[in-house]
Amino acid sequence: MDPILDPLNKNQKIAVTHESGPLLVFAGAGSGKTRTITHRIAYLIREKNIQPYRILGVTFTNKAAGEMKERANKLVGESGIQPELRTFHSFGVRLLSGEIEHLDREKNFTIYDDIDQRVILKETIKELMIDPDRYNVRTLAGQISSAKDSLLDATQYSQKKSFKNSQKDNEFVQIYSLYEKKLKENNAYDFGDLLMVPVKLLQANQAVRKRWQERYQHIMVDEFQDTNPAQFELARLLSEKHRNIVVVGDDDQSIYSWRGADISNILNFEEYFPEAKTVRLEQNYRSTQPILDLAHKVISKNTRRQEKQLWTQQKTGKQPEVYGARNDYGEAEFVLNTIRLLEKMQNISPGDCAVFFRVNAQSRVFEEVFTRENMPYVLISSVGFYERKEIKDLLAYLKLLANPSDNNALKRIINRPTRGIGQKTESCLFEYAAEQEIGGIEALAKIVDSDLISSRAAGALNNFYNLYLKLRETINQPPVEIIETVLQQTGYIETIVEKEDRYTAESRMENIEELKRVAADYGEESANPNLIDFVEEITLLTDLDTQETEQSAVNFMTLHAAKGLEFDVVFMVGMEEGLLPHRNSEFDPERREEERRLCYVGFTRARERLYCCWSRSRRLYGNHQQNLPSPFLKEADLLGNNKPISSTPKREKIRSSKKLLGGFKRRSTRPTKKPPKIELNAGDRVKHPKFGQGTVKRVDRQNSSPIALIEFKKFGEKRLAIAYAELDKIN
DNA sequence: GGAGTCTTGTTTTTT
DNA sequence: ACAAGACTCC
Repeated sequence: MDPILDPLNKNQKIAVTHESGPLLVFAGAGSGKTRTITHRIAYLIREKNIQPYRILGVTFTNKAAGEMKERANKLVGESGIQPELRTFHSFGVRLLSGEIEHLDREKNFTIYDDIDQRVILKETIKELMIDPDRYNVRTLAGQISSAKDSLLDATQYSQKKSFKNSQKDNEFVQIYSLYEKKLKENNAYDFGDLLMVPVKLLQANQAVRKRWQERYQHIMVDEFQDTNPAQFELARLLSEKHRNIVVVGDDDQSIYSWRGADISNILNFEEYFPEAKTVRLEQNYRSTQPILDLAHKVISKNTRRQEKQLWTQQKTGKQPEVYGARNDYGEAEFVLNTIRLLEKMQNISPGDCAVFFRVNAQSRVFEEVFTRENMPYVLISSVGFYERKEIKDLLAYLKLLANPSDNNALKRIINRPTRGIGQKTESCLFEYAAEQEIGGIEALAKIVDSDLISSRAAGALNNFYNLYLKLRETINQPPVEIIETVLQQTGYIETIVEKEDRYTAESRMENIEELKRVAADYGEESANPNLIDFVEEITLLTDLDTQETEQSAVNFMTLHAAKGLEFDVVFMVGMEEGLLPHRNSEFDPERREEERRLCYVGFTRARERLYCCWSRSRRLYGNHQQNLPSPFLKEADLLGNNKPISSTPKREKIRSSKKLLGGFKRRSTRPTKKPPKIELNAGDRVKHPKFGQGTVKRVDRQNSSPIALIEFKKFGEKRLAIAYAELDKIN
């Protein structure tokens, strides 16, 4: 019995044992893609005696990289040296720090995320005295990222895009180059740089190129259909010497073109690697045949694809169903009722069910309905944790400690929590730094002794400088402890409690706890825990990497977030013309095909049951819309000719269930402002965050939102809306 | 520095 | 509809 080869089917085996040269693996949904990659790694190490560190596997997410590591380890056994399994970006970081001597950065460079990028761009525009109204910072940031993803410099990019008027072209080049200069001054790279700079370096420097090309005898790229030009070029350059590159992907699941991914990379792979062999993995181990058939009906309408057809041994199964709802609430209620029914009749747990949206905004109604009906759910979302204010603040402290040149971090926290360093003082400091051509921290040390600022400002700055020095002393401690010290020394928590309302404060504190937990985990897992690595790791981490689906809660997510996951029961909701396919793809056939792929990704997540829902009317972004069913439903033969639109199960009146399934959890929340309702009556004693203790004199319920007249000990009588005031009952 | 008001932009967001 | 940011005023 061979644990590496025996569990594989014929084509998987071909891919795993492929000797040398480029190989393109078309791995359909659920065809055992990860298994193939990990078994190949194990095969190379065990059978071909390849040194693990000479194998490079690149993925897109930390989650995927982690999963591969784990599964490969199981097969090979945890020997000391591991194969290199990384995300593209973390590989980029590794290469950059290894070759830092060839670059104009210090080894402890900071990585700027999208938000940092926007902050820098705002500054840039201001400095160039360009009217900010002429640019949307988001768009601009997107353009710069997209230029970097395509390995184009400012001029090339603006020519290609042809902004039509040369003034804008000029300005764009100006903005771009000042932005680049600022990154350098801050000793920082942005996400785009993590791919582009390694490519440029490999192209320009023969010795470096040789070193890295020599190193990797075998390279594997996961989700190849989503590579952008920079990623493609990086993979190509690295594999140039040994030419052992195996790319695995599925053109039908290419859904990130708007992020620069180029489906041609996989479709035209043989053009770039003429000697490439191709293998197709078409046996599916996930879904039933009816689901696969449905998915195929839809995806086969695409023109830009490689024909392949998934099949499974699971020939029988439930037919997918459609439900046309009257409105968005009806849609959510249908989903909820169906889940209840499945739970009761089929013993299916809500945790095995998932609801997929096209846009995040769709989740709202579902959250409302599920909360009201006590059905537990988790919103799996990718925006959140690392973008939250308190997390960004704490990270800024860490970034500054790791890289004192990071003025961006310094600006963020210099007066947070507030410590009397106002705008005036701040700009004074940074103007001085610019004049002297020194970093912000250095300027800080010097300006206190100059006569450029008032004594009060100098005092405040001096205090901050001392704080900084004190924190500096901790930089060799484990990151958790650094965070702890930062919290203590800055009084961060106290400020939150004092300044924010109770619910926001609570949520912020939970987030801080979560960050500490991440730091503690890092401390335990890393061989050599240190601040710089921790900051790097955490900037490259996203919510999607850490969030887990939940046992007893229905999973809500966008179709993009669903890629790579699978569920027993899938609800595709909002299957309407204009939503899926999204209206922005209306006149663009290529984008329309991507919408179809998105639909395909959704369908193929389902193991056993698939429900497609649409709604004749819905409210989105504040206006009512009337909708037609998605053309994809027609393509799937799910719309009968003139049959009534609704199908089983019948819509039933929602009964409030007594059973509380462990309460509902909403994990990916921003701090919520809405307090839970409390009941107040005359005579109750209450506490208010600002006004302190008081007694309720009377309650006026004539309004839609009841008003309480409260006599506060220190502030006298106040009329407060119960629903909005942060009131706590006390005894 | 904070509170209140106005403006803007809402597809998806692997890093 | 609704939230985040910018802007304004004390």
